[in-house]
Amino acid sequence: MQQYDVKKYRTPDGYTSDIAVFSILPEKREMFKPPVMDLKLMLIKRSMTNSEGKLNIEAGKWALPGGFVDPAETAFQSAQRELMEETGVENIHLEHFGVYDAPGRDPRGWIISNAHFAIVPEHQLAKRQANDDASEVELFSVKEVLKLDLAFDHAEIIRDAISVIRHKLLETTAAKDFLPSEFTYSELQAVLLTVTNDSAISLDAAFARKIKSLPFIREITGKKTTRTSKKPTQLYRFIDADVNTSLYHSRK
Amino acid sequence: MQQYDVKKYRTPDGYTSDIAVFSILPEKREMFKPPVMDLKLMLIKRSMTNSEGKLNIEAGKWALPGGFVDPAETAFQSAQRELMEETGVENIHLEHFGVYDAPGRDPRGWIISNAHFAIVPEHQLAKRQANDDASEVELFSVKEVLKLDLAFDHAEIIRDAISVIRHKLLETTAAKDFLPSEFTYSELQAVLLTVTNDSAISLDAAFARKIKSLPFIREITGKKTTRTSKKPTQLYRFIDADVNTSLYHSRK
DNA sequence: TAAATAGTGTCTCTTAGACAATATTTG
DNA sequence: CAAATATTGTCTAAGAGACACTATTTA
Repeated sequence: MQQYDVKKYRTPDGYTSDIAVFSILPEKREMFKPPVMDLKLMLIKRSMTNSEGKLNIEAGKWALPGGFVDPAETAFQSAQRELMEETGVENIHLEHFGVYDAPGRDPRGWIISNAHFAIVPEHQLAKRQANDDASEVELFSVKEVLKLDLAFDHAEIIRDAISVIRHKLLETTAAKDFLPSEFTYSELQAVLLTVTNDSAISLDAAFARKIKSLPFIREITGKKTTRTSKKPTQLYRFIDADVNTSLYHSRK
Repeated sequence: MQQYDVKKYRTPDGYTSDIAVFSILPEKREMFKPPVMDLKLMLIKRSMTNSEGKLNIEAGKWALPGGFVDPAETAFQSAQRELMEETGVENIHLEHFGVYDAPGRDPRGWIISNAHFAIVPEHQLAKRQANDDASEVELFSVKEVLKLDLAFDHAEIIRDAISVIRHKLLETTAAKDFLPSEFTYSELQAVLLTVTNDSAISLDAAFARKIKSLPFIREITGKKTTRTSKKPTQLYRFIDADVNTSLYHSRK
């Protein structure tokens, strides 16, 4: 880095952002029933031909949405912009999780991709169906998605993305972003059960009691709903609170 | 991404790796005393002139070690290589923690940097002093390092790196990489006290008891040392064990 | 009133944290 | 023996997990 001369170094052929857009949808939702949820990933199908009518690269395969970064923006801003263009949503939880730069990962040359994940709650997703243009877009269950024929190294990126979101759901308050601002214990439970089946979470009595002691969740005093059961259920909301995640401390 | 034409997109002018090399050194070490540790960051001083004798860019400023990524390697591999070249150490805990690509961050053009941190234990660092070539290399306490005149956007990268390592020390078993393979409770405690002053860690009796119940640390039965006290002290080692870091579970 | 989900009572066991007291060395 | 660090004893309070039981509503 001391002696820099542009000609000395080969430069990349492209700089891109990819986005793993996650949503959690109810597998079924009935009156007076707590939901059963499923974690979904949004993919697009690459068109067969490009704008010049030639066969497109990786045509017909499923891929993460994304695109080239503009020199006037960061990869993160590019991901925000592309997420907006693709799904019409803004102010969404978006996070960088990896760099994909293995030589040969893209047949077009030395192309570096920054991978991000986004959390789009169900109700924001309705908007997408409206904004949806010609390109084929579909939500796949994370249990199925890796069986698809995926473009480039997106199988690897998606595997990493799923692993990251599983951890984030349990180790941070990211579940917040899958839920409405006011939610019941069984709705939070349903979100968490997409990534764990531990008894502390799956046993209703245990979890209903635990939610009251979580430092980052507060009961909305006196406010109840009957959307998950005939008996009115207490509503909760996430609050900003710093959480102690140290391995060497007890949980407070 | 559908319609790709090389001429359509501007490409980056450079792709680099930077490395924040951390070590923890004893502030003082005496016979029969537990150590008092301090977290240090290794920086290099940029030379005044480049290989052609012209004034170097950001000359004379302190900077993270790093350099340009070769098209045949990943940024991570580049960081490994540069860490080896700079410090002579291999098989070190090295981790990617951020992408720095803000427009204008480097006056030479559109240059993207992947930031990594490395943990080099004290005894490996001795090797460095041997391998050390002409370039000026120094270790700075993280308490002081941000007061220096730093090159490029390295102040921002370093701020992030310090925050990341503080979290990693408490939220993962990264403390392992700062310690010899066999260590006493007070040695682990000294490492942790560089980033926290919570009573659960600073109180000797509490911590000496806690270390026995940590699922990722095991007592080395019957093995003791007198390097930290006159009374022989039990030795421990880290073991591979998966740790439950879920916010919704109790610690086991 | 039956059915379904929400929520409480209660028991047992474990653990954290505080701090006092004891143990084991060296010089 | 004094000094210093390591370690155990002991008390208190809180919390987890299990599971039985109660509460509240709709159809």
